[in-house]
Amino acid sequence: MVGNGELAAPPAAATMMMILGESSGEDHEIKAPKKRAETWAQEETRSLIILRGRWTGFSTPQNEGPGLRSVPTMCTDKWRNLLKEFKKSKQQCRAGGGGPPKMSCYREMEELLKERNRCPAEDAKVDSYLQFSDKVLEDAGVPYGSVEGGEGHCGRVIMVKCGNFTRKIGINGSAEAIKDAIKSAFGLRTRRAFWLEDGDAVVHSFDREMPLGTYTLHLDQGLTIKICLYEEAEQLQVSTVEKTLYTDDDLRDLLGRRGWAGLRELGGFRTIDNLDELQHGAVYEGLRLLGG
DNA sequence: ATCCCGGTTAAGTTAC
DNA sequence: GTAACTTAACCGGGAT
Repeated sequence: MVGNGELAAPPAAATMMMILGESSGEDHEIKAPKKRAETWAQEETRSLIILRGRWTGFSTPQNEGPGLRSVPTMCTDKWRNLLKEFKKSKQQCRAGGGGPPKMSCYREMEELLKERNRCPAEDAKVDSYLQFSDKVLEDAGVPYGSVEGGEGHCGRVIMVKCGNFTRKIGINGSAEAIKDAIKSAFGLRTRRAFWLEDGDAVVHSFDREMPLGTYTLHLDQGLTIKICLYEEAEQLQVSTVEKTLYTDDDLRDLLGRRGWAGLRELGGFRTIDNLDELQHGAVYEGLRLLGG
């Protein structure tokens, strides 16, 4: 479920919890050969930048034993390497590199560093293991004490509650960036929709101008239907499965996997191939593709 | 003792 | 096949 209170949605590469020296046979070498984890995908790196140091519960590496790297360690290392890369890119730019920085998440890093520079005290509270100093900012060429947008404080932050867990979410970016931050903070991996409601049950759009305060995160419960499965040759019903769908893509995935053109309500005639026409709790059967 | 940071090593990938 | 490049992982020195 969402928001287990621990590290939310570590990048896939980090999630591997890379086990060094893993082998099928007997191998009791003390020091396993260095084995790299998967390279972080750009999206994962972006998530890390967005999350920065919000995982306060993982301020110290855990679950590290011989041949084991913890997610915090991997994230910390990745963050350090990102800072190094950023500084290098910045220096190259200043040295007259000409073109745009080649670092993939250069803009995100720059914005984050600027934002943090505005709010060192706040960062110190939420950021217990992914730290960086003013020296980094200076070296990186980020003007100290610059304030954008006339907000005059540490950036706009809202509280988002989901179950027993609450996360601080910065809302200085675009609507997409705010959504990404919420997804990362609560580990939302699926495509299911979500929205924020304030104390008066008013649904708010994701907006940097949204009122500050505490919001409750609501997740789309999806549309649950029952599907009758038939034995191919005899057309005998063999089982009924329950499926929860959140988006038309989910429905298309289901149809594609089964080789169906659409769904038909039991006893009905209409072919359905989009989510809006499905009824919660209704029973459907799959319609095979012609020639399939 | 611990943390931070720059530098280095080496696994993995890409280009030729 | 291998040279060049990228980047995760590691190391060690300095600051506190």
